[in-house]
Parts: sequence; structure tokens; C-alpha cells
Amino acid sequence: MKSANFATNQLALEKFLARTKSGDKPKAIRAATIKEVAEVGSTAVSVNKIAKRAELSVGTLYRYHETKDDLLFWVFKQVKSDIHDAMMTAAREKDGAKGRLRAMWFALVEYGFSAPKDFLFAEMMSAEIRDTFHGDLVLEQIGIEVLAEIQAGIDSQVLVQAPAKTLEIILASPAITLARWASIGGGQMEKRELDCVFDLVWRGIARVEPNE
Amino acid sequence: MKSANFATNQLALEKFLARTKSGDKPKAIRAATIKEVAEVGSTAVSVNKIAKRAELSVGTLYRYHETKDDLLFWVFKQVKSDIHDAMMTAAREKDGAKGRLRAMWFALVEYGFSAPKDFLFAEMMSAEIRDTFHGDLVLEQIGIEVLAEIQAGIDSQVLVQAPAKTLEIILASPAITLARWASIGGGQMEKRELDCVFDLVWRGIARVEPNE
DNA sequence: ATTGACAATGAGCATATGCTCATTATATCG
DNA sequence: CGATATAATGAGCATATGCTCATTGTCAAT
Repeated sequence: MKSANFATNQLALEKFLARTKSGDKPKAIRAATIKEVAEVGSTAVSVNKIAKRAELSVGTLYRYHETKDDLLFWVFKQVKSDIHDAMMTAAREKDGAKGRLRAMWFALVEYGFSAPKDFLFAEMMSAEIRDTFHGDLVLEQIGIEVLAEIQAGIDSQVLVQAPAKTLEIILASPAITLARWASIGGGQMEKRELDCVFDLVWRGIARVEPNE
Repeated sequence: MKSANFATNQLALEKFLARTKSGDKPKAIRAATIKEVAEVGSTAVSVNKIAKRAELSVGTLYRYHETKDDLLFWVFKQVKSDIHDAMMTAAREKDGAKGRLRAMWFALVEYGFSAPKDFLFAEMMSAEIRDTFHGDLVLEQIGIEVLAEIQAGIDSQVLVQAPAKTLEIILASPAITLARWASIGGGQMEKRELDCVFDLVWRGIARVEPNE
């Protein structure tokens, strides 16, 4: 079942390429890594098995990622970026701090529901303590953007006066927990319940406006 | 540095024991496991290294735990129970739903601060999806007790009318995040900031009493 | 058709892994 | 002192692991 579609994102300015890459390797690698971890757990992942799952040779895998740690971290970053994109895309459609933050919140939760294994993988890896997993610019940027969105809420008097980091914890943590539940238990949660959680969380950090 | 203290919790009704256990093996195993995972990460733990770290032979380790998974899960349960005990002990000293829940909340956070590696280990393992890690009675009991405490808050009109599970998510998630931050970043957080987080979370789920 | 340049392979290496079990050490009891 | 029963050991087994690299496959330009 060797895929027949070709890579599309080649840089035009490259003088000339010899063999073009066949199939979307990175995508296959990502999928295989997440599936493998979901199946055997983080304490028993193996590169060989991931390669087998992705239907490519170990050598090829090591062409894309220098070490096992690199591979894991790369996938982790992919998922993190995906989640961030989903949140930011959702926010872009909305106006006002509450609408935007609410959209981001639900985007996060919905990611956990629609891509449980991906989400759980990211959760598992974010607990890893090795050097590889720290001080990455992309991840830092993600953190900054989310914080900025919350800061905007504070500045526009929609949220209470408190450190943005503090409010982020209160907002994001339950969303992550919900998404994690979805990915572990597999059980679906009703939209109404999610609304309830958000409303209560929001109740805590929102400024009380007399004209509501 | 072979320890000289002896095990104390032997059942008196055992006919007679031949060789008594020397040293507190379980304790050493637990400490070694957590340290090892904290150092190399969950994707690279090895039983042999844990045994070496605990200063006992692999054979002895396998005398206490049938498989690697059992070992990991056992330590996980130990830590979970510790955290639960800390929370319940803290609650016992207080009266009233708010005082009790607040005490439990801070006990959870403080556990993360005082035993970061233990806490992080539990967090890492709770994401594992294998069969070994599900359907345990002790863990279920822990969940029930915490929920009961929250339900008491609802019944006594201290908390808003909502499913206890929902309120648990809102209360517990930020505490876990804080504790996790403490264990990863190592950076200390001021008591004042913690108070702030709790107050805002509580603001969301507490009933508004006119006489306050 | 030939060449140059890169993509992909997978047998295989050195070592690490989870786990076993024959053996040894240490205790209690008659 | 044996006799007996359990605790502890650690060399070692079968296999799995992370990773390499000589080889082969496949394309574009000549």
C-alpha cells in the first residue's frame, strides 16, 4: 500500500532535486508515533515499532529525526502547534475578549474530543523533564500569544485585575482536564456540561458588570 | 551502607519467619523508581537501573513486583494515596465546607511543592493508557471520597447547584497545574499568588451569599 | 544512456532490556 | 547444632533496543 501521492511543498529555488520524496513521510511518522504511544504507553515506545507502523524503514525515520528524543519532541511540537492553531483560528472569528477567549477554550476542549490520542500524547510528553523538551522558541511563542489574548481581556476590563498567568491557569486547566478525560475515558461529554464548566470558570475571573 | 533497621509491620499470626526482611525495601523501591523516571523520563525507564538505584538486586525487585508495569503502577498508587492522605488530613482539621475544601486544595498544591518528583511521577503515569492502570479499587475509593467532600459543599448551599464532577474539575485542575509547574519549573510561587488563584476559582463555584 | 544527487532500505551491530532461577545468606525453632 | 524456611543475590538468557551505513532505487539534467 505504498502511497502514490507526492510531496508538494518543495522549495522552488532549489537548484534541482534528484529523487523527490514519495508519500507524506512526516505525516505518517507523526501518526505512527502517536498510535504507538497510545497503544504501549510512554514507558515502552520503540523507534523500530514506530517505523514499522509508519510503513517505512528505520533508516528513513532516522533521516528525518536524529534521535528517538528528537522524534518524540518533534511530534509533540506538531500537536502543540495544531492545538494552538485551532484555538487561534477559533478566536479570529470572534469579537470581544469574552467571545475570543470562550472560542479558544472550546477549541482546546474540542481538540481533545476529536483527536484524543494526539491530545493525550502531548499531555504525556509535556511532563517529560529532559533537556530536549525545554527552551523551544516555537512553544514559547505559543505561550506568549495565549497570554496576550488574556492580557487583552484584562486591559479591556472584561477580566478581573490579576496576573495574566494566574488567569491562564484558571481558564486553561479545566479545559485540559476535560480534553484529557475525553481522550482517556473516550466517553463523550454533553455540550451543556461543557458550557456549565466554562460559565463557572468565567464567573470566577470575569469582572462583574452592573449592566448585564 | 546496608541499612540496619528492620521491618516492623510483620503479621503476628504468621507461624514463624525464617529470614526477616532487612531495610525498608518498598520505600527504597519507590524512591528509586521516582528518581529514575525524573531523570531519564518515562520513555526510557528500566527496571535494572531502578534496582541499582535502590541498592538491591533485580531479583529482589521482582520479588516485590511481578512486572515492570506492576512496579510502576504500585508506585503510582503509593503517591496517589499519599496525596489523598495529605488532603484528607488537612480537611480533618477544618470545619465547614469552604474551610475543608480550601484546606484540601492547598494540601494538593503543597504536595507538588514539597515532593515535586513524586507529584510529577504520578502525573506522568496517570496519562498511561494500559490495562494495568485502570479499574483499581483503591484509586476509585479516593475519587469517591473527594467527590463526597464536594457534594457536601453543594448540599450545604456553600457551592452552586451543579454536578459534583463539574465542580471537581474546576477546583482540582488549577491546583494540579500549579503543583505541576512547581515540579517542572522548580520555581517557587508565592503564597499570595496561590491564594489569588484559589479565591478566583472559588468565586466561580461559590454561592453568592448576601450576608458576607 | 549516462551521470550526479539525493531518498530509501533493512540487515546488522553493540548494547540494553525485562525477567528467571540456581545459589547463597540469614534468620527461627527444636 | 542441624533442620527448615524464607530473603536476597546477580550471572545470564532471550529478545528488544537505538542507531548505522553500505547498498540500492529513483528522479532530473545532460
